Amino acid sequence: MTGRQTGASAGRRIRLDRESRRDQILAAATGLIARRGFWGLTVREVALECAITEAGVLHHVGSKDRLLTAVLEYRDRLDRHALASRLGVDVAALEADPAPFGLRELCVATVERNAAQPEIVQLYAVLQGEALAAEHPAHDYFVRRERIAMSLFERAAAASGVDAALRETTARETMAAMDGLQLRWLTDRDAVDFVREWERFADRLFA
Amino acid sequence: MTGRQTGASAGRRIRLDRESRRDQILAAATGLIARRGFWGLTVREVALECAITEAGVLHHVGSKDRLLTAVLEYRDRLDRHALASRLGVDVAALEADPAPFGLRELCVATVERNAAQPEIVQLYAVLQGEALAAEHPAHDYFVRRERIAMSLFERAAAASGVDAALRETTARETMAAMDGLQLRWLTDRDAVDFVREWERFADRLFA
DNA sequence: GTCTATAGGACGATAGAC
DNA sequence: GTCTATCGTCCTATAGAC
Repeated sequence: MTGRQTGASAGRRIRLDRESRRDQILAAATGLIARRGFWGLTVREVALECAITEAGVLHHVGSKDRLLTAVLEYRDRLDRHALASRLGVDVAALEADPAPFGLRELCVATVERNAAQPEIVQLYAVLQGEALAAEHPAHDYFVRRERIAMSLFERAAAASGVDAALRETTARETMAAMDGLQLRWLTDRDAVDFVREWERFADRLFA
Repeated sequence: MTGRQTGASAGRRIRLDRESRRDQILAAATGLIARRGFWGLTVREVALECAITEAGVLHHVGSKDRLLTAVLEYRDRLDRHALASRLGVDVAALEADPAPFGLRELCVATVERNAAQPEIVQLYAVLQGEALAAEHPAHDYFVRRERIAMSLFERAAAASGVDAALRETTARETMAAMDGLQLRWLTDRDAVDFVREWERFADRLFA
């Protein structure tokens, strides 16, 4: 249960109950989008899971499109913190150049974080597919995300001593390997030990 | 224009106009699903592209669900032939054990075939994401497809002399690498030369 | 902040005429 | 084989009461 607090003592950084209902909506939407995609999502389903009406949901997020945006922003914030934490650095360090971590460290941190939250990984896998089309409301987000990830992996490659001319390819190949293995894992979670298989794969890649 | 033919001379192997309308519907659906996914697809859009009514579309394919099944079966048939042809073998050879082709050959054939048909690749990428959920009408299809592909790559690995204990992992890693790179390519087709990047990646993988 | 009510469409599917 | 007409349902979103 979220603690109650009156308006007087509430700074910008304190979560009130108003925010907690919103968070509940975002959490419900996260799970539903992971299973049905954005085109398959209905506001009604979100409302049902939160035990309020459709009008209630729309009051908090504005529209179905803005709900998607809110979910992605929310996850981004959490995931950046989780990644930085696993790397043992500050969040700001994720943008530093040169990166204070190598390619292998970055991969391990990413894989371990993802292995711990299959639902979120599936959310991104489903949306990444849907958002390939330019008309999708999350298309621009995923183009941006790709650029940011490439930059991150290129800087990590640099920190690992990868030759400048090979950094882009190396970053892309590394991301491809992780994403591809991830997809295999999502398809049959029991058959694939994601972390273990990644370790083998990494040994081959970084030999 | 498809040639016309009367019923009398029509064996099972000859396409009539009735079939060509169906093919037109499947072609339209293929493009639309590639862009919007199955949940985003509407029968109305298919009808518009074929310049007939919704009732007309449903007359040919039965229902929206069966339309998806028909599209996937249709593509499967074409793609197996395209792959076998590039490998210089008969379609039946794709199931042979041991495979009459190695892992590297299989990869090159697959990548070159896929590079030539981005729309189809995107169709599978979008559906693969959507179909992760068990309720999706193509879920079972993709589970089956994964098993068939694994078997194919494992047999090719065997033909390449990969140790029996490593074949499963090798197959999975290889498929992961191709799929992952493919996704990068689909996200920004101009920035990634799929065939070229794959060659570099393969050199690293098969070193 | 949550509700009821409802607008205003779009949806998949079927029946039956031609 | 394609049409028109229609059913019943679902959809997002808004207006306004409480």
